[in-house]
Amino acid sequence: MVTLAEVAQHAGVSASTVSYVLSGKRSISATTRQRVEQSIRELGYHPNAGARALASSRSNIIALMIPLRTDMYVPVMMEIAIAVATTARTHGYDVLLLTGEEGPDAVRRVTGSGLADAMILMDVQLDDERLPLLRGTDQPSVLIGLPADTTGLTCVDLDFKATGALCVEHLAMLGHRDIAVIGEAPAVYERHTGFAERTLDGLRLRSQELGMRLLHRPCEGGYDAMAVTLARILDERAGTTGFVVQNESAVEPLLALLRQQGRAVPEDVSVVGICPDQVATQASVRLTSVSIPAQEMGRHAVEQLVAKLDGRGSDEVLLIAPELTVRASTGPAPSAS
Amino acid sequence: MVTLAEVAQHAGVSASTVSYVLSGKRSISATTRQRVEQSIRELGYHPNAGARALASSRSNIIALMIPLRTDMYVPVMMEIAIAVATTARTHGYDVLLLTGEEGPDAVRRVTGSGLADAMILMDVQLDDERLPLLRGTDQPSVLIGLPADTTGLTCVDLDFKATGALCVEHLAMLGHRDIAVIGEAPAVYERHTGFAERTLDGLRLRSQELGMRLLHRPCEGGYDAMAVTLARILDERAGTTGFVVQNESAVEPLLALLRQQGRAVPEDVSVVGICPDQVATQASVRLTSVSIPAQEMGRHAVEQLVAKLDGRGSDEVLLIAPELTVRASTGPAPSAS
DNA sequence: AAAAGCTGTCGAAGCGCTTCGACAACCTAT
DNA sequence: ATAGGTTGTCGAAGCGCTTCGACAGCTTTT
Repeated sequence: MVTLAEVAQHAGVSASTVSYVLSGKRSISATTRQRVEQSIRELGYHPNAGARALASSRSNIIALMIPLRTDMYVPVMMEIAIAVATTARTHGYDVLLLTGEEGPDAVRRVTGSGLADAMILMDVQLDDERLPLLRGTDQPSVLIGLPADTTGLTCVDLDFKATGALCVEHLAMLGHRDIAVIGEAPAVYERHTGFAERTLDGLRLRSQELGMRLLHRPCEGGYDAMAVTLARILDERAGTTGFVVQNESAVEPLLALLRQQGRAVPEDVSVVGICPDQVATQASVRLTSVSIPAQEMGRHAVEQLVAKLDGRGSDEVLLIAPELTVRASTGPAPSAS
Repeated sequence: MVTLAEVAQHAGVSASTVSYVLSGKRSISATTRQRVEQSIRELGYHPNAGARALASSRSNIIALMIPLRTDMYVPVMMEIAIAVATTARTHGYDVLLLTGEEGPDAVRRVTGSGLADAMILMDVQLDDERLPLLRGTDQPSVLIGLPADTTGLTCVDLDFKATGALCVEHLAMLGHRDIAVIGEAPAVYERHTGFAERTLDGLRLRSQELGMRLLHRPCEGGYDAMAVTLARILDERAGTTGFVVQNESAVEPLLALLRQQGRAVPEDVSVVGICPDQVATQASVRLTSVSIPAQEMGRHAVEQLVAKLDGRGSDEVLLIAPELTVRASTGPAPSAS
């Protein structure tokens, strides 16, 4: 294994000079720099991460806590994780993958051991038990998702309340009056996941403002669960002509069931999705949808974190404005045509 | 920040004693141990990861390289990643998440810097450019997936050849003679991804042995692509009664299209999936399938790696035997009924 | 021409831990 | 009782790097 000292010797300079060439923290003459860089290349030198971390108290690692459960939005999680990893690399950081399994202990462990310089938390509950720890440490962190109380925290998320409102507005504009929301699995609401509740808030508020009738039903996803849910919705409100779906794995089943029942999309009923673009475009009817900007969220989270680590940046809540893309699944309400 | 020395002082012992209590590498009297553990708890001590790595040349980190692209099997990747992370934790390791982006350089970087003690590579190509590097280092590694030449490597994967054979056998047993395979996206075959080609080998070989006719068509997935692919298959072999699908995002479209064309599943045609159980059970027809044992693969990979790091373990190829679960999408061939 | 300021380099200290050899203190066998 | 083991603890060295202060050799200002 090649060390700093060996590079220094090879280049005929002191170890500290090599270090300064590497970090750029002091000016180095062009000739020396070149000689050192040459030696580094020739010897195939890689700085030792542990030694570096010890001496500088900086690990250059960002911890990413992803949810353990895979009951929702797996592709979105993955996309965020990948965006985090690649963005982090462009800033010279690596990413440590933590699962929610350890819970708050993981935060303690990582903070205490200096394993990571900062952390990103996904799948934040409205009243997340990890939050007090984050507030109590000076280690920078960013949440992807929004807890109930954001004081002293930095958060990045899609503006789900506006998303809900946007979906309602789109359907309202098309003349729909009776709307049903196919939500996430009941468990998601039970554990008070922010995005689900905020979406619902937005949906409810805006539909009330616009004088529409809204029915919300959680749904496990999958064909069978969707069949039950749909039957109950139509039983209760036969005149429902607009659907908002916030559950990837309910999209295709819903479309299939509607087709099967002879309800044409978008002629008889309109469907708006809240899902990644990939799901929307690969569905059997190209879905009008508000996309989940997974990449953007991951990228922003890292950039916020890097800014904090550099002493810039501050505690802010960044809500990404939703964008609704009209595709083939929404059209004028039958009564309005 | 609490250090080893502070704990030692608090407990009235030397630093090395505390270290030995922590590592268990030398015997310590019960009373001393208790005193030290008490101090550790009282002071809230966490060993510094960098210092530990430097002194012991062990980072207790396993690097996991996941593919950058998200054109296939995202949930499977995620499930593997989570299984790797949780299993690693039970053995005292953390997981560093690398994307394929950096390519071979990532291997060099991690190996050279001592950032990780070992690595797990996913999405291995038959002739992967990272393999020479792995062979040339003494850092343990495990591949999830199978390259063309496995000498000097440790691999874990589903036995996709047997999987292909198993699918064919199941359909053969039911009397099907004309089979079509809906494969992964063309790009997957073009970059010679092992599992896709091996599945195909298994399918071809066994169908030939059983005197069946096999048609293989790559498919991008999604409704539109599937529609085109299906039309071409039925055009070429109108008598096709059995389908094998190895593309998650083609499953539901295929079922929808068949239904639409008045072909009943499983009465007229049978469909076998090669996909995670979740996909199989959530489809509109509960799918007979060979499941992808994502968790098992991740777990095995870590356990192999830990064994190697402990000086046990060896270079082996572990092929997990496929298991076919019969559900509602396969039945006797029409002509055979 | 002396004082003051840059620039580029070096030496040394030290980050917090592991680990090796040393060695008291005690316990067995002869 | 003495040699030979054990057991439990300690001190010190050192892992490879960063960083601070020092300073030689210049250049600029007075």
